[in-house]
Amino acid sequence: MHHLKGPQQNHLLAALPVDVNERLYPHMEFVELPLGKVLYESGDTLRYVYFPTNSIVSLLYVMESGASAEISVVGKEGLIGVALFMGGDSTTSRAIVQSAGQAYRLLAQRMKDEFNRHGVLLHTLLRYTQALITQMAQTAVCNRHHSIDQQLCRWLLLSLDRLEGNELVMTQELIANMLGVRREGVTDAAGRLQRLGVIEYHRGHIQVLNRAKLESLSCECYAVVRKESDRLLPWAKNTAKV
Amino acid sequence: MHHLKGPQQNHLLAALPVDVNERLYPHMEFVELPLGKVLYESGDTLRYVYFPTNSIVSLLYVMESGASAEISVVGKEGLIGVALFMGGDSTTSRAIVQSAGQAYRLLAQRMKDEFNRHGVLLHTLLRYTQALITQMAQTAVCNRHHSIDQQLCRWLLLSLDRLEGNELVMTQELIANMLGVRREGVTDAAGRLQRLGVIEYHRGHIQVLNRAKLESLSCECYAVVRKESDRLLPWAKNTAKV
DNA sequence: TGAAGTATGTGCGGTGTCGTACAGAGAATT
DNA sequence: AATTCTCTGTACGACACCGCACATACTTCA
Repeated sequence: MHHLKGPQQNHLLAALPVDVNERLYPHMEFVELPLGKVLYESGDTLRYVYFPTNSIVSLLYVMESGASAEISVVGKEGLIGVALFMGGDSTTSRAIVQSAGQAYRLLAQRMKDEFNRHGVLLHTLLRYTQALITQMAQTAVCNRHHSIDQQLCRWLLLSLDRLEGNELVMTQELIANMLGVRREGVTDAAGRLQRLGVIEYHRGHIQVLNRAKLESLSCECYAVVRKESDRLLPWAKNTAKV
Repeated sequence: MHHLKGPQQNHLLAALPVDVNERLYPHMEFVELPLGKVLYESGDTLRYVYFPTNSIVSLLYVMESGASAEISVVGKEGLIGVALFMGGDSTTSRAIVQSAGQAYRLLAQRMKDEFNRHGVLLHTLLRYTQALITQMAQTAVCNRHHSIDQQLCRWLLLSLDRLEGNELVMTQELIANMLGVRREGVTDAAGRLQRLGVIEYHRGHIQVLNRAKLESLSCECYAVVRKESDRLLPWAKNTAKV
């Protein structure tokens, strides 16, 4: 009974046509998810994808300090383990049961088999998408926990990785819009970085003089995003500059 | 010359095999991206996917108040317009050029053609992934701009949408971990909601008494996520309760 | 019944960011 | 050369949230 009607309680599974259902359902396993259970840890290779029915799972990022921030919530509308079909096999977040209940799960390999017939373009784009998702998640974490000074460092580094030289053409006003803070806050932070000899700026032009120092002043968020991008997009390793 | 070597400056395109290149490159268009140019607005149907070479594009969410927060940055490692192959055709964010430069673009329909041979499972999962991405992006925005009170409302609503009744089994300590704030902050906020008659709680059990009021006290983030989920996952419309 | 553990309430000083206002200095325009 | 505009620097009170300490009340279990 579970194997026919049960999985349909998950809206995602219910939306699939019968032929897909017939391929997948025989391999689905019914599981109880107790409160607090960790489905996967940051960095773990995913062993299953989970389709919740009446349970809720949180995706959260745990910082080096131990502080954490929820990135998103998943219930019967979705699944846990997008990294699997994205092609990354793991994420930088932890999945933890927020509300006890039931779910169905599918072995990782089964899921991957469904995708492996598809083309290279698909897989390439999906891997990139996962890198993008990591960046978004880390932005959320950073907004919650880090100072403007740290966020400015992160932001400068992310931009630098995408440019040729060491100069950014960007006013403090615009940076403030990006970070979602006051322009004056950026002025303060940038002033401090300049006094430390890390950057030098003048009316919309920012030169990075000491990239190593900039990295050390940044929060962990830059390194997390960078490392994950290098992992997921090995063909695009942005060589560090200076 | 541009049509053969140029696009390869984008790492994503460079990573694709020759047969895909041969299909795509003839349709690629070289474009200049001046600083501040808006590639698409929130809600716009995407007309192109952009592959930056030496330009940088920011994805940012603009709030009703006009305040904004950058969700992520895209350069030559990626592309602008993941919503297109995700199946959503539009996003809740704006894409704006952060650093002037060049890019190659491809008509939306060309991109979709590449994917339309693939199965329903794929499309379903990708649409869900886009909904998840929206939630992450909104979490980032919310962390930047809204009070604990507002965030608690958003969080309660997101959880409620995934449960049957009106009761949440959840301590304030755990909610604090999810939101990335102090437990005392949640106690204060929850106390205020209780005094307003919106919720009632007792040692790990939270009853929502007035959902409409809860929605009005929440920031726009809940509605944005909810609306976008309904749009992307029409099969999963979580009927509002109470 | 008593003790230990868990969940919530409250107070207080510290600090990071905000909102606002205004000043100065370089660039662009006339 | 004078004016206007843009970008950056500085100051100050307000406030939200933090870290910490401790009190209270309910629950569990010996």
